[in-house]
Amino acid sequence: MDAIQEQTRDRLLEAAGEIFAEFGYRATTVREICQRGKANVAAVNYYFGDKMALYIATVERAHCSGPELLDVVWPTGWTPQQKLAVFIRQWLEQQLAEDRPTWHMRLMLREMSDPTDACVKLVEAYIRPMANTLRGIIHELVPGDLAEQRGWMIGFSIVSQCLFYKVHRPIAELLVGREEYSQLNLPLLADHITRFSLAALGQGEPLTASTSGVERMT
Amino acid sequence: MDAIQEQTRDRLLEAAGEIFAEFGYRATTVREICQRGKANVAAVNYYFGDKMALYIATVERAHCSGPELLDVVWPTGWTPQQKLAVFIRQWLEQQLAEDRPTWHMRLMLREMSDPTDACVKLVEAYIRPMANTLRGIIHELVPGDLAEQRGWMIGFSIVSQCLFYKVHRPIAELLVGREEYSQLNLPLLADHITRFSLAALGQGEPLTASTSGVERMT
DNA sequence: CTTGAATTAAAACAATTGTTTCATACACTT
DNA sequence: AAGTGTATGAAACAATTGTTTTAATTCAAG
Repeated sequence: MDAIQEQTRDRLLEAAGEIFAEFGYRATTVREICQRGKANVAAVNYYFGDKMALYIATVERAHCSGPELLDVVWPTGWTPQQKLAVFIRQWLEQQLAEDRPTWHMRLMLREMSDPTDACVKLVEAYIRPMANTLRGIIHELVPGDLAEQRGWMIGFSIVSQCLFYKVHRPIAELLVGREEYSQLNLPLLADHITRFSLAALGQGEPLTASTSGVERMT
Repeated sequence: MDAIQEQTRDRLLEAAGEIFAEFGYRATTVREICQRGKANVAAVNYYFGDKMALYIATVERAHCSGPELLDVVWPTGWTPQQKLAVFIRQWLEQQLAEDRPTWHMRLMLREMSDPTDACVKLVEAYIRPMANTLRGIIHELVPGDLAEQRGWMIGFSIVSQCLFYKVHRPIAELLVGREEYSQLNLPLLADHITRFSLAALGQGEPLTASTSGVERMT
């Protein structure tokens, strides 16, 4: 039956995703994947051909179960400020989710800083839609000519802040100290990044206005 | 003489730095290092013991020839706005320098997102001083209580923007398009990040004030 | 029950890895 | 010039890598 063949194929795919996301392509062995996937060493080549094909399949699977930021249709009446707040918060939630299949985002981030052959596909299917969503928000936030001139840089300024807490988490934790870093929870980070970015664009009070905006957001 | 033994040792160290920085620890082979360093395969173990010791030595060498942002003594009379502008620009310059031994920064960044045993040393000797410099600037820019509460996050918001253009350059280039991305040169980026961050902190005009600040800076 | 294709398992494959061994070449001291 | 200790070179080491081969097993259809 298909139920059984698909079973080990899926187990392999899931195991590969976790390990690839954690150690990267070259640092993971097919033996380790097969061990976690409870399959024989030959299973990888049987189902996928070779290791790289398995990796590509893993990346594709990762952005198939993609996030909700891809093609957002915003409720009518929302201000761009609200949209940006939701965008940032959802990005962070997906990035910092501890419990769920967290390896999707990890694998994507790894591909983003150390691209392989799967990179181009990933950009078109996953990243560009998200970029378009963000660019739409930015177009609402700032005058048209500025958005044309600096739209990309403004977008990068926003997402880079989000990416930081996942990509450079080890260093940030070492720098701040473990217990103090643990206080930088998701709502606090989302609030900070949102207000920092809005203030930079002249929308919203600058950070010096010491409203402890966390409670305001949640 | 020492001149000769030190010679191949240094050649090895330099070659290792370049390759480690480009491909990471596990993905680089000692044979490749020795080939570029024009030494025998046994040279690595002869001079350093094993591969990991060579890697550690490489990281230490990287942050020995560290940047000028470590312990800055600012000229008297400088405003914190000026200091931040210089800080950001120097960071970007060191990051995006094409010609010079660019692998120092690359190796550091790699260690920052994929830490190995050398990570702790790197943070204390290299990153923490830079963080302190930035935190000093932030303390001048914003009120004391806010700097205490959100000092780390503000700092992360600033450096994350700088890091982005190095760490995620491949994706950014794919997203923007090669020719358009090439227009994002160093002065433009430095200007944008500086004004974005200053505006976020209520110091300086927000980005919507469409002064094409590039010429103003250079 | 038999047949036959699909899946799994075990073993071996060649290639590459980090590391070690040992012989040679070299430089410097006596 | 002989001897000594260091640096280099070529070869081989054992271990691990991705991949292939071949046999055993499974399981539904005839």
